[in-house]
Amino acid sequence: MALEHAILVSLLEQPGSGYELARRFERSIGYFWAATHQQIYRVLKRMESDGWIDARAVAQQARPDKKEYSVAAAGRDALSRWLDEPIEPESVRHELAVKIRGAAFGDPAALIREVERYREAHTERLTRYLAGERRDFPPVETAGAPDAGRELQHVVLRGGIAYERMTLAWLDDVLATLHRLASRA
Amino acid sequence: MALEHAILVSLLEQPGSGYELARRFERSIGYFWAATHQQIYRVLKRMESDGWIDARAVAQQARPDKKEYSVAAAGRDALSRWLDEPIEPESVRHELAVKIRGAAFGDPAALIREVERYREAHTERLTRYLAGERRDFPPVETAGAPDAGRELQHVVLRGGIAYERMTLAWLDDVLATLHRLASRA
DNA sequence: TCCTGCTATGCAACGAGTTGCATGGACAAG
DNA sequence: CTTGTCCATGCAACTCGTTGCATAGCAGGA
Repeated sequence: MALEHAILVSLLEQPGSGYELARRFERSIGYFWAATHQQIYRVLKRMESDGWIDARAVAQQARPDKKEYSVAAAGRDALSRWLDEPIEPESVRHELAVKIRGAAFGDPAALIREVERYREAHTERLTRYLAGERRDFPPVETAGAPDAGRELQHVVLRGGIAYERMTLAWLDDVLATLHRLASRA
Repeated sequence: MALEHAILVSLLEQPGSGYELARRFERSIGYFWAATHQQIYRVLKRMESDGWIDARAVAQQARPDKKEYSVAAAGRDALSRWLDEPIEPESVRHELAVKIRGAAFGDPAALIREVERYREAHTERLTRYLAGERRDFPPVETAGAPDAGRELQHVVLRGGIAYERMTLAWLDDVLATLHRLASRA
């Protein structure tokens, strides 16, 4: 239900085409709200016909034309209304936790390998986030006080970093537990 | 795609009816895999017709009959096969993060109130987790070494606790940032 | 006594998300 | 000169998840 609103935020931060939005969802926005290009194109179409956004055809050299979208007044209103709605608790969906509890009825050694792979993926993600932080949010002394939008982007990124660090620590706990159980058997 | 498998794990830990499963999903399992009773009943029906689970009618006094499900051999096989599949990265969906970035284009004061409400909900959840931990996982000295299934349940719960603690710390960061921006304006 | 809430199961309709496929030009590497 | 990757948009079919509603008996409190 919030994909529209995520798109509005992204377009307010910077107008762009469906394709560009899809790439942003792979990078920054997608870190906390995933979406494929299919979803994005479909929703953009609906948003345009609802008058939330305006499209503008942009010709380019050496690549296909694109439709650049920007937020219309009705879109800003819709976003404000949504921002005032209460936040409902996120519905979690953590496949690994299901698998861990399932390991009591399967092969724990196989799970250890999977958890290690998974851990590497999260290490990589943390590295990526930290690189993004260094790139986009330099220390105040060198860059001066950032504007509100950047501050908010930064605090969201800090959340991602905290999440990855917590996850890595937990995965170490999981691995230690699995090893303990394996050696006991 | 993993709801079936979450149900299999839960039924292996303890057979039960659709209704009972729905309540477990509100409590322990639901902490990392949410599901409503509608979903559960529908999937149970499919699983039964696929021969993954067996149903048994159970008459009760002073309440409606129920269908108690238990895992069949084919279900155990399906679970093993699924456990051996690689884990795909979770797709995140964090509404609050979208709203925080949206706050640059809306009313930050309203967001502060919302974040505070949200923070309380997480405090409550952490309290609930910790109470569950004290209840279900007493220290080894008093209870002796737990079996593998319980150890695995415990490490998953520790993950939930770590998640809530991390979230609370981050929400404090968010609130501090929002206050800083509000006082600056 | 009436109303609320719990146990227990389910249908129907809708909305959101996924997967597979299609098109087509530009450019770089082998 | 062919293969692969990037840009850019889109349809169709499908599965999954959500919301609203329905039934129905029993228990407990106002």
